[in-house]
Amino acid sequence: MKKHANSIDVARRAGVSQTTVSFVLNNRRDHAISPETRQRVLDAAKELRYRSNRLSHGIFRGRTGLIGVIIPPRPDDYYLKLLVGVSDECVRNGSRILLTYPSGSDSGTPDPLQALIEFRVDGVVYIWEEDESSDRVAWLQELVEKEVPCVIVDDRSHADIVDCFVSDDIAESRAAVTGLLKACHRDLAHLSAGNSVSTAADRRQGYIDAMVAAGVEDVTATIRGQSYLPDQGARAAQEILKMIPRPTAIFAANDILAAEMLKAAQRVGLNCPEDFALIGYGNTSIAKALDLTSVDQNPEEIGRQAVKRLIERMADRSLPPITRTMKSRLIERNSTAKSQADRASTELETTDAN
Amino acid sequence: MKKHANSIDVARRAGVSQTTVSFVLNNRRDHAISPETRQRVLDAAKELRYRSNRLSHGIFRGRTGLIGVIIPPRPDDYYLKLLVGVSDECVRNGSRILLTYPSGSDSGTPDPLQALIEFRVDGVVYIWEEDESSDRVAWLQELVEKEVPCVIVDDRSHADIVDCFVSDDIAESRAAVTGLLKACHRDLAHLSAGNSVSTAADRRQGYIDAMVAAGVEDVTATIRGQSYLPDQGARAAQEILKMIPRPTAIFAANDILAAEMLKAAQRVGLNCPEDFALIGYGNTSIAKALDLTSVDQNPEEIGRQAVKRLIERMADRSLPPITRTMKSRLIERNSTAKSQADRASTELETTDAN
DNA sequence: CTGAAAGCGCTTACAG
DNA sequence: CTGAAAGCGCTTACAG
Repeated sequence: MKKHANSIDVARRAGVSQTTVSFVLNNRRDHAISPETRQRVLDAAKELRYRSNRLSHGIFRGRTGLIGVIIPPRPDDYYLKLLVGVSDECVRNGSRILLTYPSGSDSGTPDPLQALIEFRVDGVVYIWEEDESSDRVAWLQELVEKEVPCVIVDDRSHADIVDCFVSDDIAESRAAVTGLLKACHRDLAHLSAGNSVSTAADRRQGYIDAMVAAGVEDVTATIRGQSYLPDQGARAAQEILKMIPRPTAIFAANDILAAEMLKAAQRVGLNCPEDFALIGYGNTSIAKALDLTSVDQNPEEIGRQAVKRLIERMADRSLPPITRTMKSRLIERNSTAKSQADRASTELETTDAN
Repeated sequence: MKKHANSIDVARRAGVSQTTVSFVLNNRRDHAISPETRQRVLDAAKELRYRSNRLSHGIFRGRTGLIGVIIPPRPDDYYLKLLVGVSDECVRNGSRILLTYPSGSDSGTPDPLQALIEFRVDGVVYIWEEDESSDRVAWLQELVEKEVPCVIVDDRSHADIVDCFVSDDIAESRAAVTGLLKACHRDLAHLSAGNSVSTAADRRQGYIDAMVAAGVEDVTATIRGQSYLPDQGARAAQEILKMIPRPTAIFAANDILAAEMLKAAQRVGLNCPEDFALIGYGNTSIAKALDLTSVDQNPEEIGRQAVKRLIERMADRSLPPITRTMKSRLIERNSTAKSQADRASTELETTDAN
């Protein structure tokens, strides 16, 4: 038995031509087909469990129904949610995801781009991350040259040539920190990831903006940390605990760093939210597990919107590149739950001297 | 300008036939090609930035280089790691991942299987999860019927028809619990997910085995919980805290449940590891964030091995189905760190009466 | 050592 | 209302 029936098999069985089969199965209006013929074809297809071969279809139509996704290999559930959003919107468009991880030319493995181009993907969702190698930029250029529609997620440094989707990290960080200030916190600190990635830099900037707006001097003295890596974060967290006066509220650049902050604090007998408020970023499963207030970037929606734009671009390649800054929002949990009234009264007492 | 050069373009440029181009580019030994011709073809290909069209290639060869992956849409980093392993091994084999999420026929969207078959994937990695709908089983049957090589991950209830890869949940749970018993814990409890999924049932079984082996009577009285859902887990955790005597060690069916256990305990002023030991499952980012001892299933390796087997099966479809139980291992962290000596001495005192 | 021709499974003008 | 034929970009016997 042949593995798959083809359109000729269906045609033979229905007693019609391959052409007719194609018209019926693709619902072509061009040439009307008599209802009986139509039904015969449909029956034959069902009997033979016929499934159109999308490779052949793709070759001819010049549209494969494959969307390439380049995704960082890091186990962060942000990416998993992003993928779900991307897939959702792809399926709605009759497409499917060809998933690839970046792996440099150095590693001896073929780069993801080669695969994406060889499979003639209709478009690419490029999820950016910090990376020393310059391969990424070269890949991007090849995509642009080959005129493969492309949208970048999580970076906007190439906004001049492709569509970019980023979160409103600066604004949302500023808002979160402003919230801490409004809740009468005086001594804040930021557990940062430095400039390792644009998201880290943006979150740091938001923190600085809010602090400056509140009239705080020498803001940078309240910032520690250069990387998202847990070990480095743990060290920076310890430094924060040694600040004088000790911060009563800490804004971390992501949930992993917030978790390190919490661990470091517990080790010296400090608890959250009793002794300090803490805000993380990403609203990952870690935030839920720790009952941690965190910024949710709504990655599913980012994924959906990115694909939506990609599809627009596939239809009209001449569209000018746009950058969209997606709205995040703060999810409040126990780590910032110490009642404002409590603190306000304490503050009043201690500020009586003023 | 044409979007992609094809093999005819290359042939023309190199002044040879399409056949020769094909032979050179596929490194065929059948017909030796003169070094000069060879070089001319290679040069022409490079100049035109030629990338073979894998769709055409796939049609003819009957091998597309596409591996279908069906994955649950849940944001658990276990899946992300599994995917990395799967991709790794695929790339090593010159294949790429076609990623799909299950979404029932009810939802109006085409089922993933249709896509996988239409794209003529060479094989399928089917990552199982609990699901009320019977679609999954129907899909599996269609795969088997169409003779699409398939391996299931995380379930072994179809071991008679396809290859299955599961973790050694029973054994590893038993070992973890035995470890708690050896550390002189007397009053244990299990925060379970009931029989909602086979993994949950297996972990529960491992707990029971260890307890029975230690001579504990009425083990089921020390088990609470029916689901991996956080809310239900939180309730079950509260029940565990009300047990008399209060457990000094708790084995949770996964990290999310362990986190709920921790939150519930903290709410009543109990701390880990001072007041009780806690073990989770999955070694997710949650375990790292909480400094939680947890069982690592090594999902990357599971993914790699599953694909390895799939490739064997692609080469020889008559292989009998096998089930492989992959080795996990306990990662010890702070949640079980209370020194054994401490407890041992306490235990000796309190058990003097015996 | 190299090429002309047939074919993979599909779609699409075109003709009847 | 329907079909024969050419074509998408590739590979593979086969012939020279």
